[in-house]
Amino acid sequence: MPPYHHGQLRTALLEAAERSLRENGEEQLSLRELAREIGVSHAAPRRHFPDRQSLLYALAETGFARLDEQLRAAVAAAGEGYVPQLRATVKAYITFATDDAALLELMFSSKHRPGAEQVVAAAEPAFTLLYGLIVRGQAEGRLAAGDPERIGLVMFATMQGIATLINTGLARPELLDDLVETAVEQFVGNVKASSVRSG
Amino acid sequence: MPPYHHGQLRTALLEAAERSLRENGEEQLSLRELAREIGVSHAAPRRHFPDRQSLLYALAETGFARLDEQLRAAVAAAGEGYVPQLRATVKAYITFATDDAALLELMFSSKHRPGAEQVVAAAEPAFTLLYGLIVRGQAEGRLAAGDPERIGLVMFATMQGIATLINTGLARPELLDDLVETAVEQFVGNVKASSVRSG
DNA sequence: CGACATTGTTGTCAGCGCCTACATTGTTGC
DNA sequence: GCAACAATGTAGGCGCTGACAACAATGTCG
Repeated sequence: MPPYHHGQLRTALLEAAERSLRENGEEQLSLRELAREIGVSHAAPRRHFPDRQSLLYALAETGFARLDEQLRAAVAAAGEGYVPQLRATVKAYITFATDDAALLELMFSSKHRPGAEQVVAAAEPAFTLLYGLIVRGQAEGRLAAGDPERIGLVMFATMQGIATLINTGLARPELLDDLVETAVEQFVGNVKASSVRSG
Repeated sequence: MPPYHHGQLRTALLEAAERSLRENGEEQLSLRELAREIGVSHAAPRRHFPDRQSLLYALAETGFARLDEQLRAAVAAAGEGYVPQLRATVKAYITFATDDAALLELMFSSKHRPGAEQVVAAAEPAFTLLYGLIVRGQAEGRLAAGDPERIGLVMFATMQGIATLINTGLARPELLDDLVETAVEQFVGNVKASSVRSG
């Protein structure tokens, strides 16, 4: 007979929720269903997440943290050169976005809801990383000059869009590397062609 | 006293649904709520849409038709030159995507579900238009050479991503023109700079 | 005009999120 | 060591939803 108190219910809920999100998407995620899987009563989750949305917020936060980790790991593994780092970052982002499509969607839809300051804060490290990459690229003459926000947004949009295309089946997953390469060439293609591929 | 038969219930449902989608998003759209607004019983919609999903499919279909219309109108209004037409298309796509964000999301999420052949078919004209624009751009030397599918996907991804950024609040709507211009320059920036802006 | 398909209505079901009341367990101050 | 209290679980219920079945009104056509 299981003990009255689960003890790790919050963690168990987050894990089950992340799996459910990956397998069935946000719409299908049900607090009562999670409770059944874990073996607690239907109202138990309420002690840890006052409503469904707050569980989703928590998922979004941990999602941003993991995204940041994976981006930094990719940069670290790519060596010193700018273009390899850029390529690795783009690929890591899109890989995250396609492996955890529903989570990423949730991360962004959560981020701009009123009262989601925690989520916004959790998103910052990853954004800071990307922003830094733009600024450095411009400083080194690899990227087009101009407002880093504007350049960065378009780069970011391209990454996000490629992920969306793969997720919606418009692009086959095997195309990932090709699309990343095309995108990177587009980013660095505006500056003089010499040495673009060397760095 | 209203007549027993509404007479235009299907149309009325689609209109109310599109408005509800725009105002409150897909999640909030309720068949019973639509029925109440229109003034029929809660089960009446079932005669026209056997379940909720089939209504969403119908919305997605008309959405693709309207997207195609608006893209063609934009191209027609842009004159003969390639770059102006490209710019107009990109802007028209993003404008549609931001004016009807929830609808666009629905259009794409519907498109890749099993059994959505009607939606896929409805999407074709708009995609054909975009594809033709790529091929023509390459033929005229305005765009980078290479597999049109690959080039087109990245372009399309960029558009889609910009729309997502604006919709999620990551980019302010006032930036639209700037972002479109940055994106277009990125597309045509890979070929020799001469005459890029003249077309 | 009568058979039949179409398009409505009413009633019911299970599942959901959210809420309240209550039970059990862990913790802390006397 | 135990009483008070906070934390965390259970049980039950509310109103909402989508889906379904049985029935009623209406339009259509032989």
